[in-house]
Amino acid sequence: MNELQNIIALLSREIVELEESAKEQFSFNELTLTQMHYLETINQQQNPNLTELALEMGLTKPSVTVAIDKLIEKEYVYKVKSDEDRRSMHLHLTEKGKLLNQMHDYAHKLLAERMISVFDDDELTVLKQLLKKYLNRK
Amino acid sequence: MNELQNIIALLSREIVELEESAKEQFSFNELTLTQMHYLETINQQQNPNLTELALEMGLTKPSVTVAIDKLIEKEYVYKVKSDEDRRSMHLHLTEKGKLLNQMHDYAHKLLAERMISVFDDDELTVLKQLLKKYLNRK
DNA sequence: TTTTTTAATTAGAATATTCTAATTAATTTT
DNA sequence: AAAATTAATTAGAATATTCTAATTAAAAAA
Repeated sequence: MNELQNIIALLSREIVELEESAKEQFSFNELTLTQMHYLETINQQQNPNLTELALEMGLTKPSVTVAIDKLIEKEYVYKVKSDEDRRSMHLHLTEKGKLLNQMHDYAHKLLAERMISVFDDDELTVLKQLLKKYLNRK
Repeated sequence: MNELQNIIALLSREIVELEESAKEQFSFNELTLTQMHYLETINQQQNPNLTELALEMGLTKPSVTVAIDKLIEKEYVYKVKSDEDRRSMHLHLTEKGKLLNQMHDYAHKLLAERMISVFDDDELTVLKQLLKKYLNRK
């Protein structure tokens, strides 16, 4: 197999494991995998309305309404009626819901610390340069 | 924020996106998120028995029995009675189930190709060296 | 301004996911 | 060998997840 691809596979696995252990650190155990998926999508979409969320997740609007009601009940999400269109409800994460981002940050911080402990300053500089070049491509 | 941590966050997001688009390429749409999670865990655990899978996933054995029965029905998984302990059933992915790995491979291959298109040979060599050093630490 | 469309919700049903309690069958301990 | 333990399953119930169809309310089109 392509060596680079193999390296990526190992790194990818490590990231997934760190994310999973971060999930345990934070109190997201009370949520199902599906509910986590709703939170992740709301987070990525930046306050979508219900129709946008349903479209993005490939589900019907009634399904999303019901699922969101549960997340509102659990205080991870709240709705805000749009001013431009009073029919539309925008979805926001509560402070509790925003812990999702702190959870991700924690996983990334752990990986960063591991790298810092493995590399010397020059190596870190080179690694950062290369990865930045990659991320800023196009 | 720590620059390295930020780079990791962006890279992590890219990997997640590539994995998600790979999932669409392969025919894993007929599975729920939860069912995918079962397959992923069986894959990681390398043919666990039912008790091991239940323990790893933090679920009860009856729950896992029922869930696995559905995945067997859909032909993603099969059971093999252990020779050492005839009570124990080891779980294996079928060929169809193993597409899961090809799906991951596909995502990793896409990322590798993107990197190859961004970096020249020297940069690739350095990047691979650094990441290998990281992965072989400890 | 009446009609049509659109965003969200409610109602009700089907399937999925999980649990506890009880059962079956094989292994281990006494 | 009998008793206790263990792996898996079955039965039955509770909750979660999703759908279609119908409803409400607001916006857009005629």
